[in-house]
Amino acid sequence: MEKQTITIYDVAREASVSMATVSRVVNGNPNVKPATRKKVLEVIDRLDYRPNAVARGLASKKTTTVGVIIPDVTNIYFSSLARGIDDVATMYKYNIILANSDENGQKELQVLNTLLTKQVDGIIFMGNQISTNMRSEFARSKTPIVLAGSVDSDEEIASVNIDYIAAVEEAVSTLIRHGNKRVAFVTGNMDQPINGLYRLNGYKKALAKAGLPFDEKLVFETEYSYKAGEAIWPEIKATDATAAVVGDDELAIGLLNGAGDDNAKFPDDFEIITSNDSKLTEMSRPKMSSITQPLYDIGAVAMRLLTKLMNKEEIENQTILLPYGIVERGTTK
Amino acid sequence: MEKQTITIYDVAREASVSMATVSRVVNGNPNVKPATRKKVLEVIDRLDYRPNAVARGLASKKTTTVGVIIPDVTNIYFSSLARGIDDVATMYKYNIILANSDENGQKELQVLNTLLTKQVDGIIFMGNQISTNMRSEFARSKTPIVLAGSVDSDEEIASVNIDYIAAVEEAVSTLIRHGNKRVAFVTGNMDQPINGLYRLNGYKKALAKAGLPFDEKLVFETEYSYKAGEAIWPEIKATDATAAVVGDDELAIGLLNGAGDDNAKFPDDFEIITSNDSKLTEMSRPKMSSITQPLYDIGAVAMRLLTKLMNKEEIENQTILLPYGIVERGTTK
DNA sequence: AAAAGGCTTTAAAACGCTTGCATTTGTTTT
DNA sequence: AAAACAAATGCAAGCGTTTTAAAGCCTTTT
Repeated sequence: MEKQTITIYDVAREASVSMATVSRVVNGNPNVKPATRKKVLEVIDRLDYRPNAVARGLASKKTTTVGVIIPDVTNIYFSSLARGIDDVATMYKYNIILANSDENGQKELQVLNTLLTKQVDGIIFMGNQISTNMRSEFARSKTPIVLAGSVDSDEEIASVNIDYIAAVEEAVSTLIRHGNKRVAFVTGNMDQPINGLYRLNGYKKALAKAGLPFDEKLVFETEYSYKAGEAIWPEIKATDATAAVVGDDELAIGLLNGAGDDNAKFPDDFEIITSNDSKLTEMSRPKMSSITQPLYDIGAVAMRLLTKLMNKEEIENQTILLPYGIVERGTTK
Repeated sequence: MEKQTITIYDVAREASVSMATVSRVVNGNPNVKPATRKKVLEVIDRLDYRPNAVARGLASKKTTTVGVIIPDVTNIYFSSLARGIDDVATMYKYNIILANSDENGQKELQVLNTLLTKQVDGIIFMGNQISTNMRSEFARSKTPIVLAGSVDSDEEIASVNIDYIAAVEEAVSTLIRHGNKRVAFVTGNMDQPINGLYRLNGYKKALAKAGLPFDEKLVFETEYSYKAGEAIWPEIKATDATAAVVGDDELAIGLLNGAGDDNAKFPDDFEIITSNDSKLTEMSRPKMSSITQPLYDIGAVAMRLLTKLMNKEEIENQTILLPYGIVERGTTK
């Protein structure tokens, strides 16, 4: 009643060749006479042999699996990236170990360690706060890492993003051009560089360019969730803001619906531009105007970059910015 | 410039004990004198030793990773399950290899094979069409498998779901009770047992119970997507249906918005009950009435069940049905 | 104080594969 | 036909752990 697994040794015996030869044909090594290859292949087929990837990993020191640290799969922004990652991973014969971190430094560290323990060949990290702990772990391990849709303000780590500063600046400028003098900026944790540094800078730049004053009171920091969006509407309403740029789509829909349920009319009473152009933006009524970004591609390109890193290829530029845009739909005039 | 990894052997040498002893302390084996344990632990800490999970896997024939086959992470229904899966996997010290299949039999088979090759300890499968190929692979491999939110009409494979028949029956009955004589049934691929068998049966049962005739024309088969929902509204409108039960939330929102954009008023002109109660249902306006099901828990319970299977524990009932309900929100009277 | 046991600890054999090097076989040259 | 060289194949040493059987080391017993 044992596992009774078929090993490379069995194949070798049945085909009367050495393990090395079997290994070669399995790995597509060209140094095998066609006839032998055929013979071996037949035995493999007959015995239904499946190479053991674990043993392979131990011998070759390559696991062909990469770790993916994601804040929450349930968030459409991240899952869109994840899809891109998985697709190109598959394309390059890698598998993905997916681990949710909730952007919790503790969990991130924990997860990173077990990933390293599992000898992943590379890591894709999503999450906008890179603690010094993480940073030093990254540095210590020789495992290649790339950030996807996540910013490293030091630009030490390879990453793929859009130009958040420019994108937000353009979004805010659009709103200002529409006649809004008071534009709210609502996003997540401002301790995260993507918010407190990049997006906020874009916001300020647009204001400055239009000669408008920066007002602390128009900056709203909350969490990326639908509920948070609904909850923050009253606060925004209490100001004289007539428009908002929002850092997350779920948050934006929450805000939109919160306002709508409060009888605000879009885009006449209020305008919104959200940030991620996930499929949610087309599901709301009115549909949401948004900064567009190629979510799937960000994941895909990140993974592609990682393959190069794992392959020790020379990289020209490891801080990649993909193109963004602005689509105006129902929440802007 | 080499990898310069620290192995169990280094630790053993430094602590002047054997590898076996180090292995024991690492694995929490109680047969180690406290003094030795302490000594070893100190060395481990000093050398910053990290056990190599691959070598461990080879020696122990356990990888502490499970494979998760998912149609598409980007679909909120499945990602909700995935989150539940990952959380309890983590709880039990397992990692997840996540692979998208697009419910494509070819890819599923392919993925299943690489998962098996990687020696996963178990598999969670999401997908509603279990081809005979898959079924035989499942049977052949000794690797435990459980279906999450996916039905096996033969009940051969362990699974966790809700009672789709009863749920749909209740949903349709609710609509009938509201005065609808003509209720449309719109869902995905009818070749999938969950649709063509379970849900359809529930639909028919409700009709029969109310003495209403079953009309082929009120059954709409399409795909699970927002676009498909928008696209199918005209067809539904062309019938005399005044309500619909929909098999997927994205599809339902598409339908809702398609109808809304066509000036249909909910719930007066038309009623909808959707099936998954994902967070999308609260994002639409009006909010969608829905069958409720504990998505996260389905994943969580499936993973828990899998741990038992992997642990060779005796299972009382391997076809688990979790409770469902009906919430009436804005799309029903 | 020798015999019995119970803990600890060690030695070494797996685990299933890759890979550098040696060897054999086959093909050209001369 | 021998010498050279190239192509195929085989050998065997790892890869870093776990694990079983055996050996040591202490206490207890008697």
